[in-house]
Amino acid sequence: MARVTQAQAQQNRERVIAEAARLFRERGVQGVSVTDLMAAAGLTHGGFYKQFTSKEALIAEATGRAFGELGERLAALDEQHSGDHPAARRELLDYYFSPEHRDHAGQGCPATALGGDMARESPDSPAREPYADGVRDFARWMADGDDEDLVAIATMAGALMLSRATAGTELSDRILTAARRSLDDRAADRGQAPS
Amino acid sequence: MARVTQAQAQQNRERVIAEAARLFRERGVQGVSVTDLMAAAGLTHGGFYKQFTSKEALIAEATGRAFGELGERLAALDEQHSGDHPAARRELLDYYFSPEHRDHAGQGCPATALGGDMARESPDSPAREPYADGVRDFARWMADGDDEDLVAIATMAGALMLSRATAGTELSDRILTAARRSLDDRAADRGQAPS
DNA sequence: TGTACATCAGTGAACGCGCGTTCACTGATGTAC
DNA sequence: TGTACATCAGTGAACGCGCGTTCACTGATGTAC
Repeated sequence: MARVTQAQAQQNRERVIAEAARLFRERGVQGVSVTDLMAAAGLTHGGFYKQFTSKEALIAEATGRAFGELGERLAALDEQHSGDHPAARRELLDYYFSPEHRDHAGQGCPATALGGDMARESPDSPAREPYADGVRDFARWMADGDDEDLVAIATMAGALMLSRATAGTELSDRILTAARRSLDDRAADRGQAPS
Repeated sequence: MARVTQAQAQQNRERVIAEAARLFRERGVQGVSVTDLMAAAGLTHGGFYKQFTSKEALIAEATGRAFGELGERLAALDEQHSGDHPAARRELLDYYFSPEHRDHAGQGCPATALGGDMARESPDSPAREPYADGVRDFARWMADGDDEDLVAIATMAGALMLSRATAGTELSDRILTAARRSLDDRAADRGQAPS
């Protein structure tokens, strides 16, 4: 159980990043220790600094990874709807405002799940760049790439955060349905048919 | 420097809660220690448990306090505009989407500043009730009391959170102005004149 | 292809530190007479 | 109003614990010949 192949080491590193991308969204960056992260990847904590220079550096990598997963998901939706972007967008919203999404932050939208943490990262934190890049890409996808729909992602992130913060109340569900209806209406106003 | 008057003790307690309401919004509940809180109120950490049963209990009190401050602010706006609620609402939005508000979470909207933390509080945390109550009241004020404007507070909270998380980029400012314009347009659609 | 040895990913103990909480103590306040 | 004493808010040292990070060590892997 000492040295492993380069390929295995690379796999281990990827697994740590993937677990971090999940756990940071689920419990917050302060809610997950280096020991937790390594254990989730099936390793012990001592080897962490052979792969990453610091926890902060991993936060940046995990942020990029989480937005990478989102990007793949969005691309897959476009493909499933063979280029009918409004339809892909509607399917995203079905998921976005679902209780399933609210209750599983670990696999969900990183803009929302990491937003509160990112707001408190130091101004020069290496995680800020992948976060801002991810938000820009997401806003562009919401507007079909020509423009950015910043209001849409603000409403989405806000509704999801508030519904998580009020989970267990009737209010939580009403926030999700109200936001969903609003985004449908906005789409209709722009001449796109809602679902 | 031992026993103080009952009035002084009550004042000290209030000061701890007020500092907690500020610091939790600014740095997050995990980013502020009991020692920090007591020091901010000019006390030493040992006396904390004479006033509060646990840090968790203080989180609940501070959450209630932060929303109480918001409620007073909203009432003051209505009064300043002598009952012209749309005008009061417009003035709130001027503040809400300002760089000033983005850069000073400690005095700002608790729904946004505490949202990420509240989403990760345990389901039976005593802070969840004052938080949900505060969100409901805020949504009602945004709709002039007859109804709840859940979409408005979702857009507001989401835009503020994203703009804080992307602070230092041009994107951060664009999120604020886009959200502001959107809420003006929605108000106009409802027959209220925007500023 | 086989041998000798340097490399280095991963282990587990240890580092200093700050956390939430407890506790013996202090001494002015509050109260009983 | 004055005296005697119990109360208890606040102090500061201490508790066990987990944090991020470091380090000596291991031994299979990778490489040079």
